[in-house]
Amino acid sequence: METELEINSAEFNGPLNIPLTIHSGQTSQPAWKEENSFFKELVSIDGIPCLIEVAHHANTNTPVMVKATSPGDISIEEVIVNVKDIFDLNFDLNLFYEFLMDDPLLAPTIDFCRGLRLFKAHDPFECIISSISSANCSIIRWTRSIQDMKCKWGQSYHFSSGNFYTFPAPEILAHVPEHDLEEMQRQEEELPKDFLFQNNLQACGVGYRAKYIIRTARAVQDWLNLDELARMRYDDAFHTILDLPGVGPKVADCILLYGFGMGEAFPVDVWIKRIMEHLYFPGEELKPHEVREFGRERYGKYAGYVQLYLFHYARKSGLLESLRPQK
DNA sequence: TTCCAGGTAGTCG
DNA sequence: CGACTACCTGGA
Repeated sequence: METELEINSAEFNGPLNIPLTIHSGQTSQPAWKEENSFFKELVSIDGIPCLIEVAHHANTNTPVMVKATSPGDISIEEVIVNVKDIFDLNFDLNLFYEFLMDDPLLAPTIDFCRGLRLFKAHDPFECIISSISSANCSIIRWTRSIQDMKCKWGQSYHFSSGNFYTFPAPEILAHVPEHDLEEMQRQEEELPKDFLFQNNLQACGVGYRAKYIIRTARAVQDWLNLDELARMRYDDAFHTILDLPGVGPKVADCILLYGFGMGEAFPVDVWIKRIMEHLYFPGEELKPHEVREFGRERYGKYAGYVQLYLFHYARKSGLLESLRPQK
């Protein structure tokens, strides 16, 4: 199956900036591969692999161009539903901007972020592992780790624009060696002294998070049903996934926001904490959980989008740099 | 070369 | 509960 289609701008509400969305560092997944103005990724639709390619002129009324290629049969409607979901096209950005305009502290974010949307996970399990890998870690580092896991243990599919990999299923990651030593101990025969062990999680650069990733994969096999999680109320879902190793409040909110589209989530990292203190509590210091409660109370169902907009605004406006503690 | 960023888990009060 | 620190790795 190979098809090309368009999503007309009348079919989604408000502006759209796909490159900005893809490169904004959301922990749903690494940035998609970019090649002659198309962004490409292999997604699974009803279990069938499908290469999706999208292109769009930012914040114009031109349609989103979509190409889909699959060894199986996938309907145009299914492709459209998936693209709309991943780029959150059903979310009414104009309405959100009206909300931002009502708060003088938030209104300035609009000009820096026009068309920025949630970049939602096409694979919720990948989002869980991405979010765990992102804790205490730079964007470059965790995205590289996720790519490594896909190359080592994902299923490979060849397309004219290259090889693409699925993210490995929980059953696979649950049984991967944690580090060099464990990989070595599993070897049957003698190996040369200079043999490089690379088929283990720590070789992906995840450091001490390797054991969290393996134990989380086992939890998803054993007791955490992701379909049930998706149907839970936000608060129940939050407390449920706090039981996953490597998942604290910040990572839990990233998972629920980017992986499951729960807009009430308000992930508080050190930067959002500094930004919120600067804007709403100048001269004061708050606990991270106080910032989270304040954000959820004040922004409600828009909390996740506000977090996204505040962070990007602060980065682009130079506010972030000015909030960096100097020694 | 050392130093440091950055959330969570674990420990101690 | 709150406060404090170790944890890996890559980049400055």
